[in-house]
Amino acid sequence: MESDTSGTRARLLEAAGETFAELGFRETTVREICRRAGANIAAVNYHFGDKEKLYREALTYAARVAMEAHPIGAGVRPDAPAPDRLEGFVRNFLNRLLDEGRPAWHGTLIAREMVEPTGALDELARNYARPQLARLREIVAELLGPAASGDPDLVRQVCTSVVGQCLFFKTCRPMVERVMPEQGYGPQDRARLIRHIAAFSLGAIAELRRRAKGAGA
Amino acid sequence: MESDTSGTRARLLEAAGETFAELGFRETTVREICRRAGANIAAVNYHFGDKEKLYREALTYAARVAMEAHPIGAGVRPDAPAPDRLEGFVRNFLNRLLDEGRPAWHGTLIAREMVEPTGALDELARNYARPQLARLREIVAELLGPAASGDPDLVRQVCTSVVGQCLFFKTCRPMVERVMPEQGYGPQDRARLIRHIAAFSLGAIAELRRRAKGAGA
DNA sequence: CATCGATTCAATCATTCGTTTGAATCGAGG
DNA sequence: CCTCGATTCAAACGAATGATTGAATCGATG
Repeated sequence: MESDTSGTRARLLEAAGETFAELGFRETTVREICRRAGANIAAVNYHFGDKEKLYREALTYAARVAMEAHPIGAGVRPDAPAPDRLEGFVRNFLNRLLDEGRPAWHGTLIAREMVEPTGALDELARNYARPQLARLREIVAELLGPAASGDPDLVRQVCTSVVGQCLFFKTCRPMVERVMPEQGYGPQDRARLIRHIAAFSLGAIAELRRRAKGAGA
Repeated sequence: MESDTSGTRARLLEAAGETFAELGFRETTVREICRRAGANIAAVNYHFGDKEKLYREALTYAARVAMEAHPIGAGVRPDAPAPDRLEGFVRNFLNRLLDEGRPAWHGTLIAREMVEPTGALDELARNYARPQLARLREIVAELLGPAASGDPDLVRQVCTSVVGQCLFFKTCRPMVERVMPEQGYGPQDRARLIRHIAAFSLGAIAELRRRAKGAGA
């Protein structure tokens, strides 16, 4: 019963996520949300209490849907070689961020909250970012092998390099389109992007491993 | 005379940049800016016309100061080896973004505009991002050597990898602090970060070059 | 049909914000 | 001292917004 949506409530959640993603929290008005949802202005307060509670619900809903659409480890067997698991991670991560499927606004909403936290970020960190980082840490640690034990910070730094490459295309898309108009965002472009980020990162990791072995010997 | 500031005008520009960086455009009120500047509410309209014109001036001012504090190619001789020039690029780029010196808000303001463009982004792309990208492209092309000619998109993709690694720490700082509390933002942390990003990227490029040679032979 | 809780609706309130206005003040030049 | 343009100031305006209210409507139950 807790996820029971009265129809209006569900439409409000959809309209809210879409509008918040498009305009940001402050710029979005409850009137616009209700207009898109075909609901009365008072519906927000009746179903969610106030604008901020609606925003929080939309955000966690977005994170949940994105994770259900592209679960951690999806498309790769758990016992696959580490390089394949890394490419799988990049693929799922980018798909979660860039997907423009039915609820198209999930990635944007989450990216926006990361840059401009509103208090709902803590829950997002706990239930959304932390599990993904844990998965990536495990893959990177295996890839680095002995090099990982020599430098306790290395795994984390490599993780930031991988995640940073992915997030760039989401958070800086307006700038990318202006400065690199030749960079597309279609399906083939995304597939190419995934291959590049995986290859780039795997190459770097291989080199780090090589150097650590040379230095540690 | 064009940069003549009447005292009040200069204080408004500072206060505006600080407040816009802290709260974003919409959340920032003209009243708060004037309060911090010790100016009357009408001062914004008198000196800048309206709130948006003030924002645009603060943004371009921020970009100019950041570029003056850390010019392109600063700290590296023009004829230095390409790896040194890459590390110099990363250093200057990160310093521009993360500097918390006197006008502490420049990086934040620019990062915010990249994620959430307001119409002032076009000028920022032209006068701020484009020159930096041109510099990076040149360095990366030299590092890739023959591998660059085999794939016309490779230089751009590598550039996004380098820039993405840097920007991550700025745009996603709130999330980083929650999910990786062990990641610091002090001077030594930044120096370490610069070394890592440069080493990671140089390792990846070396590997890409190796593979291209193997495939192209 | 009558009842009652859940939901929807139009109308409005109180607040906040960007902007404007017209008078007051300042400061240099005659 | 007077003048005049530039600047500052207190006050207020009009528009937009989040929230609230109380009546109307709906839908299941007896």
